[in-house]
Amino acid sequence: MASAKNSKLAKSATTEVTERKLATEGTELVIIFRVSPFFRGVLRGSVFPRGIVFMSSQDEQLQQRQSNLAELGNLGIEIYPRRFDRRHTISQLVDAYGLRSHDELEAEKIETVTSGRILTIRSFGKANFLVLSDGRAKVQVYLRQDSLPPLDFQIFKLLDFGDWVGVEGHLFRTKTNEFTIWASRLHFLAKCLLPLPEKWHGLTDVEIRYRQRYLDLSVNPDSRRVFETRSRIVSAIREFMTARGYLEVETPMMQPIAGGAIARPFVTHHNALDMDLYLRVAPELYLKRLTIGGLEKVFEINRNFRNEGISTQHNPEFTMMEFYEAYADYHSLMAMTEEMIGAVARQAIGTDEVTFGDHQISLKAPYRRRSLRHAVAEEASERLGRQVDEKDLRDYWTVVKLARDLALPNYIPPAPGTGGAGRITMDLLERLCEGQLIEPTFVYDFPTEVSPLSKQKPDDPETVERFELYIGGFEVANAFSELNDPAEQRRRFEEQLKERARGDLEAHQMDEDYIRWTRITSERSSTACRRRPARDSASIVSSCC
RNA sequence: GCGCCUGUAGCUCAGUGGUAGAGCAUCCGACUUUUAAUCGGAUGGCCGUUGGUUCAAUUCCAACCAGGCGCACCA
Repeated sequence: MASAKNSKLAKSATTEVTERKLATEGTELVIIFRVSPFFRGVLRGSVFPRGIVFMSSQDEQLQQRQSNLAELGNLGIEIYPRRFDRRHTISQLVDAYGLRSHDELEAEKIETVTSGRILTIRSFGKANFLVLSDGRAKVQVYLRQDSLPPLDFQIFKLLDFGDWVGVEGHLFRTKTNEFTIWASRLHFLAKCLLPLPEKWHGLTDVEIRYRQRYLDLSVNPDSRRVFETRSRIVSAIREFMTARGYLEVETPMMQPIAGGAIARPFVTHHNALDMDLYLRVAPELYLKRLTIGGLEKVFEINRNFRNEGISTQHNPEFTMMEFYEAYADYHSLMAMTEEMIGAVARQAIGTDEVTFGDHQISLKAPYRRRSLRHAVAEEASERLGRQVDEKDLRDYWTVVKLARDLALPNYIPPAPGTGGAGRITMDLLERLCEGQLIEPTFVYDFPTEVSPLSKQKPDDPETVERFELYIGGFEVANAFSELNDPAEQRRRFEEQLKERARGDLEAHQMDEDYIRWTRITSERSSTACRRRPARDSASIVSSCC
């Protein structure tokens, strides 16, 4: 509350201050200043002590709602009630009785006690309608002055859009056939002090929807469905893995070396140890250590952090599932992955036929399989109208020429010495093919150059046993047979170090500990597969969280 | 990092070289079955910030700030 002293200061500071008095409850007086530009600048510069009340229109709405709350208190009711026992949720009411006819409801006179947030108030003096929502379903409430205790009707008159209330009454249908609760009691549960987004346009600003989830959840039922679907997907993946003997583990998120993926990390600092640590870009190397130690099948569902671009497709902190299995190779992984995705879809949304954008996609196994070089050569041949051979993709200068012929917008191939044929082939996959891989497709056999932790094919050292799964034009999984030759692993890390030295901040760092463990286990074999439930699976069925 | 776009009432948006308008929201009044209820009245704006041109700028120009989109990076 503004003190008299502050008022004086304000007046002497500007000639344009106008005052308006707004009586609130009791004896308090709020002074609202409508201020000149100069005065506002003074406010910002904190010349005045705190306590000056500057009111915008939104503040006035807050004031109004606070005043209504105070009035409710004056009625002698508890304005922050502790408990409300419902007989039904609104969803339960709608599910159980929402299709009953007018006559059925009249005959049954079903009594209910329920609660929800007020979405609309339509007032006709002595007859009034509320629409309440529990976030999933809505129901209309009919409040007649002569059907309610006088106190409850007074409560009604102090309600605002967004408040939470409890209602007792029986179910019926109005003249216009709307499923409605005829209220015999109205209970105040909680005040909404700030106005919710307006009802007609609703909350459509994507920016606000993501930054203020509570608002989105309050007014957009689809927002809740995304959360529910995501939760079911994660549960289904967990059940699928556990049922097959995989052990769920959690490995370090703060790592001295951010390894396991080609990505730029976030840096943080541990005070007691006085050392910088990286937020992990992948759990890979730690999961692999567990496999090496003898846990033959492990998985982890958790966050990873990548210090890169942000968009609807890229979240700096995203969830992914990663699993490792001894004695298996990447062919076993393809079979398991296609089985898992179909099973998870059936369990989470009840079908493995999904609509994604303009496409109908079947998630039922088996999925299409294409080697990477085959996929690129095929697409390039089609675009250029001439035969491109897979072996053209193994020579730097040939593939550079190919990339130039394709005239890809904004694409500059890496200069000699900063990336070879393998790197460019990967780029071509992403730019030529990725968006067209709508039907679930395994793209397999990757260039060794871009896969520092994968095992080479027995007859082809330029190629590793690795695949990526694409669905709906997005990469949803990446997997490979693990490299377990310590000498070769050291050579690969050294290659990565050279790339770092050339300025590639994403190239892998040397991880001596990892090599040491590889030595211990050089007679074993393991396999990694990754997929990302948070973004990709959710995006198959709806959108991301 | 580069390019494009936007900034006017709480929200969604009109508009003009002579300091502003609508609908919704809010407040007051009427109304005992409404569906964005309706009707009558009222409140609410440094027209993003700073500077320039001008007798006069919310409007024209410039810079800046904030936000968005696209590209690049990336999953």
